[in-house]
Amino acid sequence: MTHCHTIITELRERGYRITPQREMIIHAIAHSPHHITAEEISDKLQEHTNAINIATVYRTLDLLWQEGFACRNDLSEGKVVYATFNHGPHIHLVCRKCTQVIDADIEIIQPLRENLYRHYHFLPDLDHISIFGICDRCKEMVSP
Amino acid sequence: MTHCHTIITELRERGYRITPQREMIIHAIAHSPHHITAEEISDKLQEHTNAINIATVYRTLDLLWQEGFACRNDLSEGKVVYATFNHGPHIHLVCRKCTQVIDADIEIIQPLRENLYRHYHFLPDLDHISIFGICDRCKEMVSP
DNA sequence: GTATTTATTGCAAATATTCGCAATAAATAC
DNA sequence: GTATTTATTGCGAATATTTGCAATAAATAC
Repeated sequence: MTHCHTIITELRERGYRITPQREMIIHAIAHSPHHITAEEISDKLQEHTNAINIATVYRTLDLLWQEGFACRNDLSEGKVVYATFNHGPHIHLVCRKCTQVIDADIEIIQPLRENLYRHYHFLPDLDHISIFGICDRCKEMVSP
Repeated sequence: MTHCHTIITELRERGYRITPQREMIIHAIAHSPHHITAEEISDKLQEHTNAINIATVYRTLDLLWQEGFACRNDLSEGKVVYATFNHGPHIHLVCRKCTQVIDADIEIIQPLRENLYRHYHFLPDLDHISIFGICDRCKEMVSP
């Protein structure tokens, strides 16, 4: 069973209706090799079929995020990017000076995951989290 | 010396020009008891003086964030909120189902800070970070 | 298969945020 | 103090995202 079908089946079980629009959007995001914007999904679908309204794309991406099937990241590019958890988890370290993105190993954040659950009974979405800050190079330039 | 003046002096030292607009915006955010949106700052300033353009507010907030004087948080309220580091640091645990925000102790994230610096020479902005996830109550409702 | 219920879509309008560019004004040198 | 330089502002337009509402269609019961 493909990743798409897992998501679709699970959504149906949770009481959501599966429309052709949702199927196409899920297919597009699940098969995208990179994080992708709502606009890019809309464009991609326009090639194959009659257009899906951009509001529907936003609403479906929000649904996937709310239900835990997609991550949603602000990488300081002026728009939000989405991805399913198809690809291996990792952390995005985003430099707020040069906007460079460093991918960090997920292991580094596992203790936080456990502690947030232990102390606050909170299940954090840490698998594709973005953390802003200052990278090595920009750090040098900041100090006078 | 007030928090405002520290920021203003430091900005000037870094080569930025201090305009009345910037002073007023810095005053507004530094004296706000809560996180605040660009719109709220704009409204607040409109009461006292002739209006400051909303684009200027956004640009100044971005500057404060870039220079490390303010944090910028998406708390899933449809708009971004800003704050200076006047108030004590803490973590926002934002439930993506019910949008409730739990404030967590900053201590819980200190080891991550050290590890990111040690392994990636990255100085993360963790003092007012938002982490999305599922709260205790919503977790119960998700499982069938 | 048809009828019923109500979640989902498309559309257009509202809101949030960014950007290009000419006019203004802060900092600097004199 | 005035002149010079150029960062910053205001404006209007562009872009990104959300929302209200009537029309459509998925799921369910028959």
